[in-house]
Amino acid sequence: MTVSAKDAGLPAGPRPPLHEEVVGRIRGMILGGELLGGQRVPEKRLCEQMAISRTPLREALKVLASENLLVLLPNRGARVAVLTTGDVDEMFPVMGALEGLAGELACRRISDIEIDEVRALHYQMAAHHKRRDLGEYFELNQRIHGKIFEAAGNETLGGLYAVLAARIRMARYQANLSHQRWNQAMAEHEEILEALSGRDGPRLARILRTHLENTCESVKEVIRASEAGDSPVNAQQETRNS
Amino acid sequence: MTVSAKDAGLPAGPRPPLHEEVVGRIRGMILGGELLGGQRVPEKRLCEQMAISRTPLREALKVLASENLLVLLPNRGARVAVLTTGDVDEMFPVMGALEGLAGELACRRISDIEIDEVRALHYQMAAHHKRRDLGEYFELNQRIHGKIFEAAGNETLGGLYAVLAARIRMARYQANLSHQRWNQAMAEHEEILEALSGRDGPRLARILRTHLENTCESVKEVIRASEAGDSPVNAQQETRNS
DNA sequence: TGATTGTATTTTGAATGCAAAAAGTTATGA
DNA sequence: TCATAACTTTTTGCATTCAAAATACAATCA
Repeated sequence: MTVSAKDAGLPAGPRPPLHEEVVGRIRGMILGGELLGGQRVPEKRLCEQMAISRTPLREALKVLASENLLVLLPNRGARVAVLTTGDVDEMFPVMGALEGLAGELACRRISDIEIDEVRALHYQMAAHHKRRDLGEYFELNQRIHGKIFEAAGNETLGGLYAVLAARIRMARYQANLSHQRWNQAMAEHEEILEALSGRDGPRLARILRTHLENTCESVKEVIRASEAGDSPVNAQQETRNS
Repeated sequence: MTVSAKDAGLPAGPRPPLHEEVVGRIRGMILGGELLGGQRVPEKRLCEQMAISRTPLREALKVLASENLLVLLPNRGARVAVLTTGDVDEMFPVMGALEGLAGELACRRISDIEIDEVRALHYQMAAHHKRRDLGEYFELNQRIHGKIFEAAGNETLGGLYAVLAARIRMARYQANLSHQRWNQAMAEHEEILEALSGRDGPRLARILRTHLENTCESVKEVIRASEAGDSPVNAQQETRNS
């Protein structure tokens, strides 16, 4: 073997392309509410913030635009996409189809260990729900749905889901969940866990669909509020037209 | 009005970004069989071929990679993605879910005029089938499925479909359709038209699903053949590892 | 005052330049 | 002959540069 000793410790490998890391970071900023819907994304600022040149940044912007997280306006830069109720109306049936499929596939292939993992996440989530910790609740909620897709063992499906889920998550920062809806969602999750434990594919698909429809309504509610202008933190634009 | 006469004629508008055009062109080259699965895509050659610099080209490559049409290997360039039977096994259930949804939505919203358009395309396709013109048949086939998604009136759905359909279409150049399957597919299309004309959503969804399952099998057949090495035109790699 | 035109500044789109990594080639030695 | 090593060429990743477009600002005139 011709490898020298120094690179034996950490495989290190060829370090990942810069643009990929940038895609991840900006996506995180959008999903984390650091960049709000409608906001402009000036290249210069991000460049110095991340200490990189414009080339990899611009490559990242193109990718994020293809994921519909950004909108690129020719010669006038990028803006964080704004989610309308119309978008949500479109996205949820699609999510329903994807989740339904994921549920059925997952029930066929999930292992006992994986079910236990979901169960663990579920009870953690329930605990956060009880003490009204919305942030942690969301986090666990995402991870549970992610686990279901993981168990489905279909990367194509998982990839599409990830892109759609990211888009929907943008709505989170347009406003927050009502308490009533939150309780209902938690109850629905009880059923999700049951169906998964019993490996009842059709039932899981049905519940996921219902869960999603309800989520859809609540997200739209929230967007409608922010569109009406009575949003709390919401920037929603930065367009200085009037 | 302050506009001068010279730009009154053609709206012209701000010409679209270069990278977008490049994305379209390369995608066309892949879907058109000009670039085959596994082949390397050297930046330099494409640059001079399209008479552009590397910057917009590289932006385009990133986008195409996010669509899974290309695979980017750090420091060793881009390759056209290769479709395996495993990929197809993954993609078809997803397509099934998307087409099923599209069929149901389309049946709810399609206008009489649109049905007539589909019918027209259908009979054109049937004519090409009768005279065994596979290329034109494929073209029309795509347009019919595209019409159904268009009629569904859900851009999110349509976008995901377009990306998946493009990936699957790559298999076309790994080999061709068997005559038997071709006849069967045509018969299935008769049923598709019937269900759509009758606006029978559930039936359309069911037929689309069956149609797709059969297509899946035939595509896998074809890939298996090319993987076995007995493919006709197929390059499939250019990796010079023995 | 207010609208409009002309000018300076910023920001974007795309090309070029440069260093690092990979691939290819030749030379050397068992 | 084959394998390895040294060197050359090519290709890639990223920074920088330059031109065009858009924006911000100021001056002019009704």
